[in-house]
Amino acid sequence: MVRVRFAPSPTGPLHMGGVRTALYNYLFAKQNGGEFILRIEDTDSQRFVPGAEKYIIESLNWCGIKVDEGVGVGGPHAPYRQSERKEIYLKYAKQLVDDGWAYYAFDTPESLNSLRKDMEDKGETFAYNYQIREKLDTSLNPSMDLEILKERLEKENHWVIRFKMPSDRAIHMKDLVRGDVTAMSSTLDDKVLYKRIDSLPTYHLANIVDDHLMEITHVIRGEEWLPSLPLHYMLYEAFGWKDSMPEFAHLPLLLKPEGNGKLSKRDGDKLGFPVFPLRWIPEDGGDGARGYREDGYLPEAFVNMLALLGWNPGTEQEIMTMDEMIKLFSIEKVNKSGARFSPQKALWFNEQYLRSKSNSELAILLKPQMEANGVSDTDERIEKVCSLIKERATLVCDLWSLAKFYFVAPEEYDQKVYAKFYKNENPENLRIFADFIETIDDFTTENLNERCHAFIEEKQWKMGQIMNTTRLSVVGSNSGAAMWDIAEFLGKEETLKRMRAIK
RNA sequence: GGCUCAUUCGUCUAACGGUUAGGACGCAAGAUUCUCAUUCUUGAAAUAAGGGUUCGAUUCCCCUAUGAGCUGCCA
Repeated sequence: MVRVRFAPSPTGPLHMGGVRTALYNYLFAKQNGGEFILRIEDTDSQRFVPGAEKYIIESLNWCGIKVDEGVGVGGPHAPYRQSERKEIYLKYAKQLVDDGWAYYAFDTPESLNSLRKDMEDKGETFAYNYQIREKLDTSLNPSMDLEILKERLEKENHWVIRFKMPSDRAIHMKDLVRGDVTAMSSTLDDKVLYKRIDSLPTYHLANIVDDHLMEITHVIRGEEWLPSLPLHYMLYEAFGWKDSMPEFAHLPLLLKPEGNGKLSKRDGDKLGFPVFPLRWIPEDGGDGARGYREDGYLPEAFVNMLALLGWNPGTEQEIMTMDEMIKLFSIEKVNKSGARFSPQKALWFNEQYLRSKSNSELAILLKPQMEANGVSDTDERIEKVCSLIKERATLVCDLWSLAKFYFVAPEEYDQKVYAKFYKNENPENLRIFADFIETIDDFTTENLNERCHAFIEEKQWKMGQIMNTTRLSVVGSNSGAAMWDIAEFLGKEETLKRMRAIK
């Protein structure tokens, strides 16, 4: 049974890179008939942000990523919040110490910082590793006898447990995306596994212990974790869990649309597009951020766009439903290099999905916007409008601005269009045209088209001139569906009223 | 700086070692049209550089360059 987990840290809203990681995990799990587990890694009490966990769950929900087991759902391995599992980890950390794979360290953050700075000033690189651990304030220091150690462990509250990284191992790893990767343990340092100060493990310990306990079979996560993989391999070995170790896949990063570096939470508002699935409103009143949902994106489009950033099915198909993606996904086809996110392409995806919606589906999206503007009409008429505007909309929120003139007469007229088409004879011609239209009783698109064409020809008017003038009077600008479709929808009375209202 | 990973049109990407290096977004031109769109047609646009291996390299190897990630008692 394939079991994957998405394990975000509740340090703020989940950004789109995180959503993509969750998506790939989900696609992989579902393709293999497996389970998708949501675990919250809240082992950093300093960076905890209230509301973030709720936001993560709501985001997954909006994207159509269903959690089989985990926070918010429960399951046989509960609890799924690491802060609620804190008792578990010390035992495992101590086991590592007993087996000689880890040791206690009493250095204060301040002393380490100054040590680090001293070495850097001398042009050397500081690494907490096999070369210095016995010289520092650790249980490995020859001057630390067992009695003192015991006493200090009891009395002091700032010690940590560090992993004793071997000095001379070649660690061979396998990554489903990258193939074989090798690292020398001598270049690695002794990571902190457990912190006495808040009785919490660090990511590395909690992650390995929980993945083991929760019987995770595949770890699919961002490339930023690749440098930690050797440590994780060593931890599995140290615990004696190598046989049941999960497979790993490290996903390429999402890069900024322009400039350097990975897409970060800060980029969005600066560059003019959202980086979050949902709008984020911090509970403590800090700065909020835009979201794709509120900006008018459909979740199917958002998810489809994200899926193709770093993966493709190997065919030319780009538009895919979640079910199709589940069928087509393969981790071997995930790309190795980072993908620049393109806001343009995101818009294109949304357009495609908007156009594939039926008129009644679009009406459901349009209605709340109409209500917010104090306008109502029958379902049939709203659907008719949707059929006329759907080819013109990119975002859900475009619907109202495109639909407005079908329900409300223009209050002002686009001055640029006015200037472009204005001729002295226009007011008079428009009046004559209106009078003619008044004589037409069969007010249908076809009939209007036929009769008016004939009339314009007879008058020897220029088609573009009179039609655009009419359009300006009825619509207020030079956009919208075919003129007679609009007239048919508005009806004779309203059409004439608008034609005669313009000055 | 050190370690690790990567590199095909501007961007996302396709191509058993043999293709006129394909598609999509965007861009440009044209067609259609009463406008704006849509749609359709066409076009410009790439294998980072240099060495190998090979009859033949985008594909395998080396090196250089460039980019990215990590280098916390963050995840």
